Amino acid sequence: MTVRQRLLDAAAELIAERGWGAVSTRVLADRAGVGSGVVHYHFDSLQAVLTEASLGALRTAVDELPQVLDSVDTPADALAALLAALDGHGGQELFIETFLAATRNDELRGAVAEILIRFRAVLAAWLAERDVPTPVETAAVLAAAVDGVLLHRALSADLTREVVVPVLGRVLR
Amino acid sequence: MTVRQRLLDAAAELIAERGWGAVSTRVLADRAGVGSGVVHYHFDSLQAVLTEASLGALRTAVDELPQVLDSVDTPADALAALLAALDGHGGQELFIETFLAATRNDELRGAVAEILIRFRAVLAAWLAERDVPTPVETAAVLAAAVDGVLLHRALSADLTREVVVPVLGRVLR
DNA sequence: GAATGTACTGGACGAACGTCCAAATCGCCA
DNA sequence: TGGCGATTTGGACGTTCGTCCAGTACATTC
Repeated sequence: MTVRQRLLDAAAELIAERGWGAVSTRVLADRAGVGSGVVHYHFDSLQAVLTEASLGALRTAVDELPQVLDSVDTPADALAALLAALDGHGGQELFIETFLAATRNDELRGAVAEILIRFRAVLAAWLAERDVPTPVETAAVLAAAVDGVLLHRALSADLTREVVVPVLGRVLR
Repeated sequence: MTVRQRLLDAAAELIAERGWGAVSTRVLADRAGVGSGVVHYHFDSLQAVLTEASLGALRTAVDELPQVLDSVDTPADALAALLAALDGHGGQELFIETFLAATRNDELRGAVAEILIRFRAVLAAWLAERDVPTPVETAAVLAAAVDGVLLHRALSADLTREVVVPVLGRVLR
């Protein structure tokens, strides 16, 4: 793996671990196993690394969404698969941190909003095929609800799949 | 208002505006209109200000929840009131930032978890009175979903009450 | 083997950070 | 008025920050 990619992977890890505002050039270089100067050799700024890393993780997650959804049939299984898929990507904190950072950076906001639109579109198409009412609106709310569940789950371990799926499943009828 | 309270108010504002990790002693003192040294006269550390400010905002929101819920009758109105109430408290970003900070600080995590339990309990009691099935689980998921909606709404203005309430309302039947 | 260009190192730079503290200021009681 | 404790100030401290850059290492080309 190239040094550039190692930096991006390390950035995604550190955003989730420490928060967007607490990732520094030196810990980033350390985690990637390179000298501290290499960050500004491959990227214009620290913010550029964080932005590219977080957007890459989001895009990967959305790109994998169709095959995740198509591997299940029932809405309940889809919900469970959705939660598991987003949970797996280096911790839910990365997505939440990126959303929050996007509210404070116009360039990032536009990119995240675009990815979110694609996420909703894929989800809405799957819902429409299964005759869920108002698939577009349902997809938008469901995407938000799943993010909220991931956030709360970080603090409250009892928000398990067994609790979430039956309740959120009512949205899909 | 005391200087101490002005510092707490300024801290809540700045956490929402800049993020937990980007609030410094100097901008905090500036926003409160005091000298930079006064922060460590009233508080042990910068983290102590942020912690007390964010927990105070959370507790206030939960304390106001019963009267918010009791002022409406239908589940749809309750959802709308819930969204509006949490939205009003100096921006939804404060709550999300606090949740994320709590995942990285054990003392904060315990306090936030306790407040979340109270929030769920109040909501569950209201749901039980209206014969919503599995009120405890529904309250837990609904609290998470509302937080997620607030987060997504910051990036996507089309997640209006008119879209959210009908979809999330299906959870309450 | 010399030259060239890419990739990387480690340290320098000024700025901003959290924390602390001596001095200045305030309100209040003797 | 004088004195005292509580409050506030602005700056000092050592550290860490983002960024930059002279120098090194290495592969590739003549």
